[in-house]
Amino acid sequence: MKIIFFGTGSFAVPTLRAVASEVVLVVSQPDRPSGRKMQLRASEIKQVAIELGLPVATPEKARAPEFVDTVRALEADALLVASYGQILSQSLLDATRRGGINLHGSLLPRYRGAAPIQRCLLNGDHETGITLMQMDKGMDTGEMIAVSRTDIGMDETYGDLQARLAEIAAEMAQSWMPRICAGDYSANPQDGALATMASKVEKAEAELRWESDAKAEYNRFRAFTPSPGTFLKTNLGVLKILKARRLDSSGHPGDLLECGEGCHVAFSGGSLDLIEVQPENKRPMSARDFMNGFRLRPGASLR
RNA sequence: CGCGGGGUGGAGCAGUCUGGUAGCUCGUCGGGCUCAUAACCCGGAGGUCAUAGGUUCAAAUCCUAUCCCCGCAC
Repeated sequence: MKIIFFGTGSFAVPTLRAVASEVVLVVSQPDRPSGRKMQLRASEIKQVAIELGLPVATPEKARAPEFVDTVRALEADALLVASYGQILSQSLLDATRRGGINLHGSLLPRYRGAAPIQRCLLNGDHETGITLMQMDKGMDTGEMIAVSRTDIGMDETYGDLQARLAEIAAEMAQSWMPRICAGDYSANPQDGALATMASKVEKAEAELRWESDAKAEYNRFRAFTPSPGTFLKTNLGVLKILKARRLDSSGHPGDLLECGEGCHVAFSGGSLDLIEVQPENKRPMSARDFMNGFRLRPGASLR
């Protein structure tokens, strides 16, 4: 079995580790400047590939003819793709015996696109899963080979859920890739009428709003934690919310209801108990430290 | 050289502009009150004010350099 692995984000890491012994080349996004000093940084997958001693390619455009030739020359059985970040051209998909196999973080045809896990949390879904599919030239429109479902916990965040789905994806890859490479599998077309799109996340969407319903804002918190990280605009500056839970008290939106272990603040319909926060320019801290430092007392308004 | 904030008892902060006895909210320890408590009252311990130089009678505070942490943007 010869697999060419395409991946970039942490979602793909467990899968890469699971099939590493069959991987002849790891393809990832080029190093990009990022972080405070805009220094070049290798993708998580590239780092893991190096750790595992696997050859790595980071083409600027994977669909470039020269790169397609490189792939074809490897005479691999299949491309295994997870969280790669580039559209693969039909010519690239055709460059291996079984084409491109994708692990997608949703129950297709729902949540096609870039951010399926965040979108389903944002919508307050109770179930999701991984779909193993045969790629075609569309955006997550290929025929489905296998689906693995899982319930979403009430308090599960994007970080939690993604880690769990990543493990499920790894198990699916491990059990299905031998069959796929051998041609021993079937695929069923998606029902396009049921398709929805999960567009990528904008930073602005991660802002929690006082005037909104606490339940919806809690879903927002779960969907964008830990990345890109939810925040609240307060009269003390921008406050990142690292850990929170939902409560049902009511009050004037923005008012501090209670100073317990958490910083219990009112939203429009309900309330949230902020447990761990990070004020602007500060390091992460417990709500208790936050309230001590800013001398906050019940009745104060953060708005 | 992308923009910016910060390093003060164990924690989070004030004090720095306008040099002159180390402050606040907590935690911790001891004692008290209470049927009881994360509540309340009293008392104590704990800080070379990031580091190194400089100015000054005197530096947390002013000047210079270095190290470390963080927010935004990407």
